[in-house]
Amino acid sequence: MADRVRVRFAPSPTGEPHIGNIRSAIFDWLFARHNGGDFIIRIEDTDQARKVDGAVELMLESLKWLGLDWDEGPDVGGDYGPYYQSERLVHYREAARTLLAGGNAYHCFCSPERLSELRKQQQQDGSDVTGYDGKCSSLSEGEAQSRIASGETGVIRFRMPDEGATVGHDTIHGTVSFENRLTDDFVIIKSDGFPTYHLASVVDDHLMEISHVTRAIEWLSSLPRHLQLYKALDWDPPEFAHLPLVLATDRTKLAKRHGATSVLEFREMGMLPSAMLNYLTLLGWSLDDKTEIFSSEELIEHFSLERVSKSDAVFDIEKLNWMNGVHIRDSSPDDLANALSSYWNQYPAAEFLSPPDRDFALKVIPLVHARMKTLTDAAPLLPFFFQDKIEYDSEQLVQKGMDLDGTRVVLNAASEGLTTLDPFDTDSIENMLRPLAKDLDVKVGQLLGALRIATTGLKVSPPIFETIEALGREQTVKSIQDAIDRL
RNA sequence: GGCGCGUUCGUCUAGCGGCCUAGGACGCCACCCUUUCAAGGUGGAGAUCACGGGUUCGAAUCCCGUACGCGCUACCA
Repeated sequence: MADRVRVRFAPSPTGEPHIGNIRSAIFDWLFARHNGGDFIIRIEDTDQARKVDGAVELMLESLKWLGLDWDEGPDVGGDYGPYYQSERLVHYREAARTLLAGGNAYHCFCSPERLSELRKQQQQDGSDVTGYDGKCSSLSEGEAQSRIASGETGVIRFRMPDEGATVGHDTIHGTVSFENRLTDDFVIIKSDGFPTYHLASVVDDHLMEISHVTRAIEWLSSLPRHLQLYKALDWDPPEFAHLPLVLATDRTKLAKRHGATSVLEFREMGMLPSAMLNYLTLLGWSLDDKTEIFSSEELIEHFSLERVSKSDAVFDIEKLNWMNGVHIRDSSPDDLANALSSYWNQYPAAEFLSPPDRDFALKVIPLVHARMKTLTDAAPLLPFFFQDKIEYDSEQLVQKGMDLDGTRVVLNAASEGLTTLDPFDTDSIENMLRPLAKDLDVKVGQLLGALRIATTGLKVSPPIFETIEALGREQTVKSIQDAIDRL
């Protein structure tokens, strides 16, 4: 087997793509791309009962949004397909036959009732050995076949060694060792003919020539099973890396009740895919003691499994918000305009009559660029662009330390100045207005404050010179005249 | 119960025996900048490195134990 790096992301289609799963996918992808290897998606749908329609599509859409691409998978196919485990049953049966023939597996006809009775008994006894007791272990294959022929159904179990220890290696955790006597003869083929995760993943990882298996930490306890399976099948095991979990603030597993848990929800919240990728990667991985803003190219360049942390991490939306703001500020006006207009198109903002186009986005970016943490933050900063008549209480026009007449004078002067100003851009607006305040003997803040209310209706608005330019001469003067009328 | 994994500021983390009276970041506070708000800049509060024993001239770093958390102990993944 070539030592090409091939990693797989193997979600089971049981619901919405969870942040934790996605983070695993990100690590897989980064590792594959860093090593110039293959990134493969395989759907683990061996549990027919828990299957959810549409889950696969949602999963793929999430990955695509984040900018991950895959070389083989359910939608694109590949040389090692099919990529749905439910379509690979022949391979698992073949492996089971091999195991049966080699005496490494046996048929078991114990009823679920006996099994649960057994469990109960073991619990009562406080025995350290739990799990299946090996009752059917000595059944001969001939006997088993005749029971099957007579209509009995059962499962196939793997014969774990009773003695010694299984020692494995994990890239993140180092050497791990397990006593064999504590692991029971686990089921590899269920009575419905489907394989369990243990068999299916081992068979597929081998057949698909997966070089590195990365998966959540909860699988670490199953490592001895998998290692013994590889051994019995006479296959070389891949390298393993068990990843830490993503937790909620209360240190429990991130769940629906904690708020947003799927990437698509974060897209709706106005997160940039690059920020999401950056943040999720840093949740469990670090380069050094200071670098934390990475582009996806930089992540690929630096990522390594060795630097993944051993302990679970709490998902902190505050830090994500900050990081998203950084990515927004790092975006070019062009890229941001694309992001904003398509965001507004997909998730219409209440402030706008209809989704603004890209030109509008480009025009207002100077006003909002440094003021956003998420894409949702832009629209509330800009409602005045879509109001026929700017909305505000007229007494707000009168700034602190000013009176009605003074305000009128100031507004009139500004209106006149703006009517003839040429060119009508931020610099000349500023160069006209500042001296004007001085001439009128009012504070700059008083003049601009009055103009701010008149043109935007907001006490807190984007910078006023830029705003006036974006609004344009006509609308600005109209709003100021309207303000004078309302005084 | 047994087994496995984990444990550094509230949070994400750096640290792989002396550079640590523990560094960075988010958040928080203050100040500066300033047309409001942001952004930016500067500074501050915040961790007896879970606890207890060792080893060593020297330990956040190595070893042992304890506690706590999580996982496995399914014909779920």
